[in-house]
Amino acid sequence: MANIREIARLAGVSVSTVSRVLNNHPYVSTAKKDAVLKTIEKLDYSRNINAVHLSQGKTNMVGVVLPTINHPYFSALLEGIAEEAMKHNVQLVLFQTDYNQDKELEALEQLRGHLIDGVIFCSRAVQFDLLLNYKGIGPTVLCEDADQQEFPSVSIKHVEAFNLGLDYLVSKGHEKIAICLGRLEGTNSQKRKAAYEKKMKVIGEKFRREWIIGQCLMIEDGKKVIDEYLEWDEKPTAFLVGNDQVAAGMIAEAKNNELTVPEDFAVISFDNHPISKILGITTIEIPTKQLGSSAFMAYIDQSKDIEYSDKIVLPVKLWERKSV
Amino acid sequence: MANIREIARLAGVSVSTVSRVLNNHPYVSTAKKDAVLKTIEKLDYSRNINAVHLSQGKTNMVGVVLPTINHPYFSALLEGIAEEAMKHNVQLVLFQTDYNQDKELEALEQLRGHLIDGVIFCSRAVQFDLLLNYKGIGPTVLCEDADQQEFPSVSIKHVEAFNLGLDYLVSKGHEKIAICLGRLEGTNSQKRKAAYEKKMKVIGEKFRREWIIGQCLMIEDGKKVIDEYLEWDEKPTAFLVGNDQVAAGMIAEAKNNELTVPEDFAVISFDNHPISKILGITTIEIPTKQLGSSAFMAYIDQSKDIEYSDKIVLPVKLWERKSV
DNA sequence: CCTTGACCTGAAACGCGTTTCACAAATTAT
DNA sequence: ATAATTTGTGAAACGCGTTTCAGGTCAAGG
Repeated sequence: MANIREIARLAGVSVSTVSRVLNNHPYVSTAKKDAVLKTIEKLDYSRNINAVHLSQGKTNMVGVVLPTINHPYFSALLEGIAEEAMKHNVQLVLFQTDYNQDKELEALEQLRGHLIDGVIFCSRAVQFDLLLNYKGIGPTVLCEDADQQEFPSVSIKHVEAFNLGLDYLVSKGHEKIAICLGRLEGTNSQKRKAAYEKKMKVIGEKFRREWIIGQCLMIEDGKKVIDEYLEWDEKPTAFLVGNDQVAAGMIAEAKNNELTVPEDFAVISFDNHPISKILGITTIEIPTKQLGSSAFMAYIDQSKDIEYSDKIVLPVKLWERKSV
Repeated sequence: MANIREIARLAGVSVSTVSRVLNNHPYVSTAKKDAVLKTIEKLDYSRNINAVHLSQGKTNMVGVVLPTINHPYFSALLEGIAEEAMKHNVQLVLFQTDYNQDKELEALEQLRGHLIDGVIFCSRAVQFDLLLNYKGIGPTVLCEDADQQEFPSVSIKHVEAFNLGLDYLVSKGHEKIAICLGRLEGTNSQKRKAAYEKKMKVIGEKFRREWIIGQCLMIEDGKKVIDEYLEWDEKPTAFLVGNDQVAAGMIAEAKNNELTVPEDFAVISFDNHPISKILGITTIEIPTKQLGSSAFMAYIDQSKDIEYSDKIVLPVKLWERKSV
C-alpha cells in the first residue's frame, strides 16, 4: 500500500506537505493541497495508524479492565465509559480478566508499552501495591470506593449505602437480617461485612457468620441463596442483597418453594436496574452508567494533569417498592 | 524511555541481538542473553508496542462493532468473542455505534489504517454494498443470517426459528398471533415479517399490520407493548416476542393490569437468557455466547486463509415453560 | 583434511507519519 | 520605503522494533 512518500513524489511535493494536508494544517497552498488530495484519492491511500501512534507517542485508546462483560452492572458501566469515550474520540480496548490478576496487570503492561494511553479499572482483584508500581506511567482510574489518594477514583460510598439498606430494614422492623455479597475477598465485601457486623451489634442482634452468603453475582445465584435459606434452622426475616440480579433470582426461587416476598422474608438489593422495577424489588440505586462516564471524565482530567487525583462520589437513592 | 538501541549499546551487543532476546529467538549465546536481560532490567525497559505493530504490519487486535453493550444479547455475544479472543491472545477494540452507519464504517476505516487486523460485526445498519468496498482489506465476520457469500457469517437461521415459534403457538391452538420485533429496518426483522405474513396466510388468518410492534429491545419496551395491546379492539391470544427481555417486561406489565399469562395471552420469546428461566417464559434458545466464540473462530479462520467464507449456523432449541 | 550444517552476530534496510528547523516569499505595519 | 509578520515549503531527524543478508565460528560427518 502506498505511503506518504509515494504520495509526495507523485504529487510533486514534500512529505511534510502531505502530512500537513492530512492533518489540516494551515499554511498549505490550495494548489498543492488539491494535488495531494487528488493523489491520495487516486492511490486510494489511507494513513497507517500505527505509524501515527508511534510518531505521536500516544494512541487515543484507553484500556478498560473488568472481570466480565456479561453482567448488567459491568455492561452498564462499560456503556457509560464507551459513550463518554466516543464523545472524546477515544477508542476502548477491552481486558476481560475474570479477576485473573495477571490479566489485570497485563493492561498496565500494555500501558507501559504505549498500546493504550490510560487504564480504567472497573473492578480488580490485584493488590493495590502492585498497581502503585505503575503509577505515573499514564492516567489510571479506579472504580472503587477508594481509601487511597494515589489514583483518581469513582464510586458510591459503599459502607454508607450498605448501612442505608440495613437501617431501612431495621426501620421496617427487621432484626434478623442476612446478607448476600459478591466476591468475599473484594474490598467492598470486606467493608460491607464489617458494617454488617457492627450494625448487628448496635441493634443488639447476634452476628451469624452463616448469614453472610458470598459469590452472589448473577440471577442463578439467587437459587443457591434460597437453597441455603431452606436449610437454616433459624431463619432471617430479611435479606440485604448485593445486586438486583440475585434478588430477582431469589424471589423467583422463593416462589418455586411456596414462599412469598415480603411475607416470608423481605429483600432489598442494589442497582435499580430494570429487572428490579418490573419485579417490584425495593432497591438502592447505583448510578452505574454515570459511574462509567465519570470514570472516563476522571481519565480525561488526569490526562490533562497527571497530578489530578480526585475521589468522585456519586449519590445513591432508595427505591421503595414491594419486596420489603 | 529507553529504547532497544540504548539497551544494545549498554549491553555491548547489536540491536538485532536485543530483538532476538526480546522475541526468544534461538541462536543467542547465554552470555549475551544475560547481558541484555540484565540491562533491560536495569533500565526498566519495556517494548514500544506501536513500533512492533508498525514493524509487523499487524496489531493482534480486532474491532468489534455493536450497537450497544448494555443489553444481555450483545453483552453475551461480546463475552463469547472476548473469551475466545483471550485464548488466541488477541485484544478487542470496541466500536459502540448505536447503529450509526458512519461509526460502523469507522471500524472498517481503522482496519484499512492497520489499527486492527479484522472486524467482527455483531449487528449492523450499514448497507451491504458499502461493506463490500472493504472486502479483502482484512478478515471481516458478520453475525447475521447472511444471504451473501462474501464474508463469513455466524448466526442461527432466523426465519426457521421464527417459524418454529409460530408453529408452536399454532400447535397450542393460537391463531391470533401478534409479534414484537426489534429494529424494523433490520434484515432480520424484514425476514421475520415476511415469515409472519406467510404463516398467517397458511393458517387462514388475517394479516394485521398493527400486530407487528417494532422497537422492542429492552425490558422497558414490554410496557409499551402492553399499552398498545390494551388499546386494541381485537386482541391477539399470543405474542411471539423477539427477545426475553421484552417478554419479561410484558409479563410484568400484564400483571400490573390484572392480566395473567398465559390465560389472557400467551408469550414465547427468543434467547433463553436467565431471566426467562426465572420467570418461566417459554423461549427459543439462541446460543448467544457460542455465536460470539464462533464468530471469533471464523475471524481466525479467515485470517489464515483470506478466501475462507463459511456460513456457520448454530442450532436453536425450544424451552417449554409456563408462558404459553 | 575437507565439507556441511548448525550456531551466533551485527549492519543496514524497512515499516511510515510527524515535527522541527531553516529559509524564501508575500503581506501588513510603521 | 523599511521593518516586521504571516504564509508556504522542503530536508532531515525522530519515534522504535523487526527482519534480511552476509559473514564468521565450530563441531560433526566423510
